[in-house]
Amino acid sequence: MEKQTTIKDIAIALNISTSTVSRALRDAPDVKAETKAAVKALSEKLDYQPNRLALSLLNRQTNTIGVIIPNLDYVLATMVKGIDEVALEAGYTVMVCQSDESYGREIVNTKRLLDSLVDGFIVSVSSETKIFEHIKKIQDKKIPLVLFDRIVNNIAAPKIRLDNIDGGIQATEHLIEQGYKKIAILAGPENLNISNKRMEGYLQTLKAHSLRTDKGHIIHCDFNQQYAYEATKELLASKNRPDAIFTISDRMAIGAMLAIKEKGLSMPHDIGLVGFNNEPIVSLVTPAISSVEMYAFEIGKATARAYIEMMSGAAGMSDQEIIIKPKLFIRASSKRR
Amino acid sequence: MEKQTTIKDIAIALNISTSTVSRALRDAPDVKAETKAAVKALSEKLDYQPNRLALSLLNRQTNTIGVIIPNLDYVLATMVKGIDEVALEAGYTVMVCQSDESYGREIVNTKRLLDSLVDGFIVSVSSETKIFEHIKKIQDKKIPLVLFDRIVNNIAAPKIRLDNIDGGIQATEHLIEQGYKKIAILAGPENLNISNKRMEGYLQTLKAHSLRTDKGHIIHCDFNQQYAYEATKELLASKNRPDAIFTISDRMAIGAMLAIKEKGLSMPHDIGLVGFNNEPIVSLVTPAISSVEMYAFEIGKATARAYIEMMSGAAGMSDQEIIIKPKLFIRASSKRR
DNA sequence: TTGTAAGCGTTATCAT
DNA sequence: ATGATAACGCTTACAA
Repeated sequence: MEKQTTIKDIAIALNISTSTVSRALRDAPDVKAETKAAVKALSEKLDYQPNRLALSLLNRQTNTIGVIIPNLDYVLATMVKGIDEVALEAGYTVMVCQSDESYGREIVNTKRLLDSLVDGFIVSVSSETKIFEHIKKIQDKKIPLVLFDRIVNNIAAPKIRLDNIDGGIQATEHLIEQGYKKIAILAGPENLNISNKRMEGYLQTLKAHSLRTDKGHIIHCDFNQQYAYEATKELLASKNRPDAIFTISDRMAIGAMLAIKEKGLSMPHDIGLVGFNNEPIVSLVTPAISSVEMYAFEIGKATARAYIEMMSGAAGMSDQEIIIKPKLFIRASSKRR
Repeated sequence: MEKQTTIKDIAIALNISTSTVSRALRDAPDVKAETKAAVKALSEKLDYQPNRLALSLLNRQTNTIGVIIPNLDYVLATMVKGIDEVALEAGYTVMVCQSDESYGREIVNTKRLLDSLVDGFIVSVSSETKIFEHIKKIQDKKIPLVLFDRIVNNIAAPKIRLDNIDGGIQATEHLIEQGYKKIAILAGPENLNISNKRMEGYLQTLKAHSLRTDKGHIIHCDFNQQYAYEATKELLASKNRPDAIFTISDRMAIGAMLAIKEKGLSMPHDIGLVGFNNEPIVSLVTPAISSVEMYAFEIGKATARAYIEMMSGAAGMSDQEIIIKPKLFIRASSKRR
């Protein structure tokens, strides 16, 4: 890696001072046109690019956003795309660190970015994360923080998330409406907020319709197709076999679907199935799976917007919560009326 | 954002010089144990973290890798995971910029990272990219560059990629072996190297078996399910209808599958189908789709390793090419013997 | 064992 | 219209 062209190089070559070069480069009004032209010509020729490190050190800001996410699956990737789009537009650079659902890596990532690399953070915590000291540390240092999707409740920060309860309600209401009576849920890890909220919607709705809740019909398993497949197999083999399953992700719905097919049951006749996320894949399998759209791209964009507002010092941002409404897309896997 | 603790703060508080603090922090041998202890205690208390910006400016290196990728779909996300894993392990920070298959954004991203933010680049070009000046510029500046997956031929740099020709051969050989005679291909954009190589393998194999190549059976379309769906519809409606389709991505295979089902044809009986990437989804649809595994995670790891070697000045890295062998996974969509 | 000073690349302030 | 200087946070000769 060779030395890049600096202002000093230009200054020496032109036999003027670095300050003049700096001014000329930024089109200051008090530089002789002649000088300006010479500087610009040379900087062009030498392909001068300002050193952002030096700028950042001087201004104490990097114009870089640190984005910490637990993985790069469809939903998060879509959200990152949304963040990216808005942030780039606003002149920010985005630094994405993916922690692979590992609490340890999340901490490492946070620490690294905290070393003055970014001005602020946009975070979605990993499913493994139960202790939030590293997140609190960000705030202790008075560094701007926005939480999205997998938010942390007892931290005061702008939060952008889906109305997960409503998603659970929509899915469950629909299944009930279709005549299903014994609705099971494949939920995610127990400490995962988004999962619990979707389950809350499910429980509320059962209650509202005076349907009995069977403890055995509530399964916690990892956000993972394989686990969902096995959990479903057990469900289908149980005494009180459910006649519908609501899974809190599409990946899990696919796993459930495999188990259902294997058992020789038909959807939506024998058993109804509703997933969550509305990933493209759900309309590609047979039968197509009903799923709750969570508008990931929109959530991403709203998150970046909240971040930008916060940075511009907008009042009342500190614990604003933006809640996006989900929408159930009904498909063959659960439509029997 | 408040001022972070600096070495100076510690120096003043302890009434010693900044150099002593710096030395103590780095456990230099010539610092009095007493002083060392005091410095460490205080730095702990004030939660001192070295400012990486200042370090980078000083050392002229950021220990950050700029990763430029065209999108965040399954394959690239998996590769990034591989890069991440190895790079983090080796103490590098990874900065991922996704250009959304846009040539313009790829240039913007490159420019930004070039402003002294990263020590080197790991790049996979967008499908839209036909001009490579921005990539050449990286090298003009003598900044280390590694290309992966979607490589650029006439640029001398370490390249890590799949043996795409072989992938095309494996897929086509298999289809022929299964008795298919009129094999069509859904290829990607015309200027996309990976697509052309897979097609080359396809053409070679047809030739080797003295099968006629029907111009109408070679379709270029965007890397996109919808286009693939439409292209397949046309193929199936054509006079010389193919009895097998090889698509150069699984997304496209899914699109093709939809069109095939819609037409009422059965796989593998009426028509054979082979995809590429071996994404999880292919074993979830019915029939499961045969697909060429490209070992994306391995490619990612190999890429990061090549980068690290290059940085450590290993000789002969400058235009080494690492080629990963693909492997066809045969499933129901193409197995009729 | 510790301090001083210069330097990384840039800009803002204050001269000239 | 231009130059000199200090500063951002840190390390490293060199000096003491």
